[in-house]
Amino acid sequence: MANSKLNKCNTCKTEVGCNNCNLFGVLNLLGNFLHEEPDTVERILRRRDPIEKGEALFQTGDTFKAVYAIKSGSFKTYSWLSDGKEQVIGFHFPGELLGLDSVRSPNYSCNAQALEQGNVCQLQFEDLDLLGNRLPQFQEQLIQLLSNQILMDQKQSLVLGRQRADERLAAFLIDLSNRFKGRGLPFIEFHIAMSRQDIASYLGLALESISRQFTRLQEQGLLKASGKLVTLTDIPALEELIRTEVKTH
Amino acid sequence: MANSKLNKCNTCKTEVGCNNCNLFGVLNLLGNFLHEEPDTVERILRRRDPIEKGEALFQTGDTFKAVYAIKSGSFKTYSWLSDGKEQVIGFHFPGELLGLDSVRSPNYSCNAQALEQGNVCQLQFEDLDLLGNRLPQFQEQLIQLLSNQILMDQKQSLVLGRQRADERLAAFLIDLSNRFKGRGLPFIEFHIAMSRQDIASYLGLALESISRQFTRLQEQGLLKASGKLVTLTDIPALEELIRTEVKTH
DNA sequence: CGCGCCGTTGACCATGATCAAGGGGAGTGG
DNA sequence: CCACTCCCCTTGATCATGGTCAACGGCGCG
Repeated sequence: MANSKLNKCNTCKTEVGCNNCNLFGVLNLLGNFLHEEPDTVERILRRRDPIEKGEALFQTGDTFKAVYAIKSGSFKTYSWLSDGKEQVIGFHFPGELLGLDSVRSPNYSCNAQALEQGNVCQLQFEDLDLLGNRLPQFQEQLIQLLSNQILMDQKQSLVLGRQRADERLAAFLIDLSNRFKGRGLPFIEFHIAMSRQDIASYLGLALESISRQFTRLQEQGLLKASGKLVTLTDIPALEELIRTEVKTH
Repeated sequence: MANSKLNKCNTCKTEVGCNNCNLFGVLNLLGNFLHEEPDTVERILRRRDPIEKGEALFQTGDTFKAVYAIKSGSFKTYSWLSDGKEQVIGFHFPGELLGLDSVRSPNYSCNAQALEQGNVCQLQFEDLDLLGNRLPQFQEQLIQLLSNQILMDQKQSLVLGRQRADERLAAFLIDLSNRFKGRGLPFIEFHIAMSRQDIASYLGLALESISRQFTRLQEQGLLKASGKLVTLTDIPALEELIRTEVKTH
């Protein structure tokens, strides 16, 4: 129990190194400029003070200034719906980027909020654009990142359009697990910082359904869930559950 | 009736001009090169022979070569699911681009099929990359297009996650109407080339549900649907139906 | 003219939303 | 240190939506 307290926040206590970050390529590029123009690089990329739980990194309508790379902690992005409820767009973990979908918009298109304390690096876009013409490779990387995002969003549409509640939750957990694995974070037993309500919104279900499905998957022996601590005890079975997959052919 | 036969295919008979096309910006850029290097431009952008109904423009796994701009006709993009069914990803109309989501992938990530006879322009990417370094503005436009695509995909996730069947169909039709309107095509009464099954797959519903909802919206006087000819008789009411909208704030 | 595909409609059923009640854990104040 | 409170989660009961199965009609094509 005391142990579980210590273990809390695999995403929060563990910090990913820069070589595990989606900005890595950009950083390499910037590295080339470090000797020539250290001030410019300094202006473009800087580490922010820790973000507290519940704090907003940016909000819908704020003028777009920067993309954030998450060093530690986890975040959710969401919009407000006209009925007053919030719609969760995504969850974001160490090594991943925030605000990418607002690149080339005047304003951020959603809100980004910390689900637990975390650290981020800020990639200032105003100043990056100054380098723009000298950084076609940077644009290239941006294109790569955006294009990955599109494929991920389309995958999410598939989940929302075709899968049943248990399949959605399984897909969600497997997705988390894979992303953690890719960054060298614990991917079998981990703490999820988001509430059931957040998961429900993200998966297009009611929060009660999320709760029930956690129970059911646990009964089937596929996972163990006690509050925010999740253990995937049978990953192959969970993957099997997500039958409606796209054929990569 | 003979009339209706003539009217068939608003998207097929009407051809959008180049200034109504998403490639317009690119074309302008290319224009600058026309005098200096006409051959290069020739290689990059060329018009293809008419695509017949049912014909595939590209298929999952084909090596990515080009993005297509639709001059006339309509297309669907889809993937094959592991259960053997097809999943429609989107519908595409004159002035819009096809294959954008595979930019920077080695292969196309989905299939693109003509829903009726159509014409396309082909933007050869291999050759464009030769201009790449001299065309940061082209990359800039690509970024803009990709970033729009992301916002559209996220909007679609919202539809699939939160809306009921009638709202989904209304959202679908309003979306079509708006896109037609933006290109100067008829947007109140128009022919839809896709089957009910295609719409169902796209909207994450059963085809019977699509049929029922068409009937129901017709009973409510919001539209008239006889087969593939659709008339939106009460657009404000259809828009009202899509209550679950994101607040742009 | 007949076949087949597409769309429509009806009946029934499964999934998940909604409403309602209750439990547990963390933080706060006495 | 304990009790209280609030929030989050769980569980149960009921109901609505939409999926599934089945039959049928119409249009186009061979």
